[in-house]
Amino acid sequence: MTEHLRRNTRFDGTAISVLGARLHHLSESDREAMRHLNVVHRFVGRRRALIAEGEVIGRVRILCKGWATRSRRLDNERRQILDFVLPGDIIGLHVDAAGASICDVDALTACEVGEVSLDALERVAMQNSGVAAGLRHYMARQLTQANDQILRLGRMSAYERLCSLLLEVYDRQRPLAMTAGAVDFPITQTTVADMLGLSVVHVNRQVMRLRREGLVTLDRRQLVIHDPEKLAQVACHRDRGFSRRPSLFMAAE
Amino acid sequence: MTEHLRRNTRFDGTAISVLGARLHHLSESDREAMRHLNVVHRFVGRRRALIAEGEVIGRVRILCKGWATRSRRLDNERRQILDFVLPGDIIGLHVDAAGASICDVDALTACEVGEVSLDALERVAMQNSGVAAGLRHYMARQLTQANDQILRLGRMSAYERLCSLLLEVYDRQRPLAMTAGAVDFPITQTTVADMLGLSVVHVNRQVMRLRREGLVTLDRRQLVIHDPEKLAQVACHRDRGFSRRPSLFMAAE
DNA sequence: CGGGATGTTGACATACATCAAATGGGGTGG
DNA sequence: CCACCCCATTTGATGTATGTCAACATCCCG
Repeated sequence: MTEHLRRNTRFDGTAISVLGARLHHLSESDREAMRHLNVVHRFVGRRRALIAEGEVIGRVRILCKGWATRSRRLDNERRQILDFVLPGDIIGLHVDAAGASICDVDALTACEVGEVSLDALERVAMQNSGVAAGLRHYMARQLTQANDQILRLGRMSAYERLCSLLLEVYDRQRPLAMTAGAVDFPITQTTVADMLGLSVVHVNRQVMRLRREGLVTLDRRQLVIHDPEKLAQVACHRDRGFSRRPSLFMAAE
Repeated sequence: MTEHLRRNTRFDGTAISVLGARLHHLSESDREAMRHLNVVHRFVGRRRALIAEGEVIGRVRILCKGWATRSRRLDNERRQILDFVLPGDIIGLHVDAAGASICDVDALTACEVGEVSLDALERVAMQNSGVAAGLRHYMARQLTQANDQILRLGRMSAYERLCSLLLEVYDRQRPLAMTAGAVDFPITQTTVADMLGLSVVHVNRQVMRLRREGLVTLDRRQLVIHDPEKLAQVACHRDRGFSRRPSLFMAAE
């Protein structure tokens, strides 16, 4: 099941190594403990549901391959995508007090997920402080992403929202990106509309504008951002997580 | 459910008991362990900052008394309130990888907070599974609230947003509410506007409409919702967290 | 008792939604 | 390989929810 021979387990595609690549600061013993988790891999076709709202979640899923969306419906006409789920992300943490999922998770492309018992994962976290810290930071990052989305929807124009979203998709893939500049973008404009709380038609107009201005190249597969700085400026992204400022000047107190 | 909570130390006002009332399923030994935490209480006046964006957070604050907002600014003109912070909420969990706050937290009223070392809290959580579970559930609840906010901003009309927000404020206080129907509402319409991504003027129009329809009574101090069911229906709040459906029918699989 | 925040209302401006229709592309089946 | 169809993209014309500006009323708080 596990191939010990690979030194860098990052890209072997099993759920645990994909997740391990996402959680930072794991010690070797943390990783070792996680490798003992029992994982069931499963494949799900494009447009199929990974999790439906209300479903009780006993096992979390780690996305190994493909993209998914987390979304909620207001009624049959209106749905809102909460965020995109990329490889390494954990599916099934957004639950209510009873353990039922508060949102739908749907495969945007064909997906491979690894299922892990939530209890087992929590036990590993209790015994390995690095895993616990990793999961806490992961949750914090999810909260940050949700906040970014709130900012987009609450106070940005359509054009700014699009810039901000493209930048997020770009930045989330940078640590993994192989080909210079180009990142995956298996996303239809309808999907973007549901993400940004806009109509498809209006999304298209903003996409056209970005193209006319030569800032991006994108289709249903790939996204290239030609001028990330300009985009960040439009979207008021002061901090893009890579060129982090020292932040020591502003100490607490 | 609300009854047995009332028996313990919930209302003595110290940070730990206020927090303990918020975290569910704590055993007596969990509570005992938390009582050993070193807490420094502090008072902050209305409109003062509790935490500024970028500030490195070594000690989390537990809000004991008063209300606060978590917000982010796009520029000097535009700010977006992410959520309201009520007594029992933890301030300082929304941090980046470097431990710096990603948002401002400002006192909406005079506030009392209890400061606890983040490290110490994490140590207690590592040794008391109930505390760890409580904090995990707390984080999950924060994520749910963020998702509600995303839904409001992304796909609801101004009127629906207001109904949804009032209902959230109402529901978050129900477990504590003393006076029948009335809950605290120390919130100006300008604040509501910054929360809902609307202009003050437009918020006022929607408030006026709700009043005309006899659905609510509200001023800068109190909120009374006369017909919660109607409001929930308008805001498409299918699940308000109290009359939870069994949710066993929809098992995983 | 004043003065700066807050609330309220009307007139007008605009960003975005909606409707409609043409174009294009990628599977699928013949 | 073509024909077909469905889904996605693109563009224009028009409608509407919400923003902006302005004026006044009201409430706090010092």
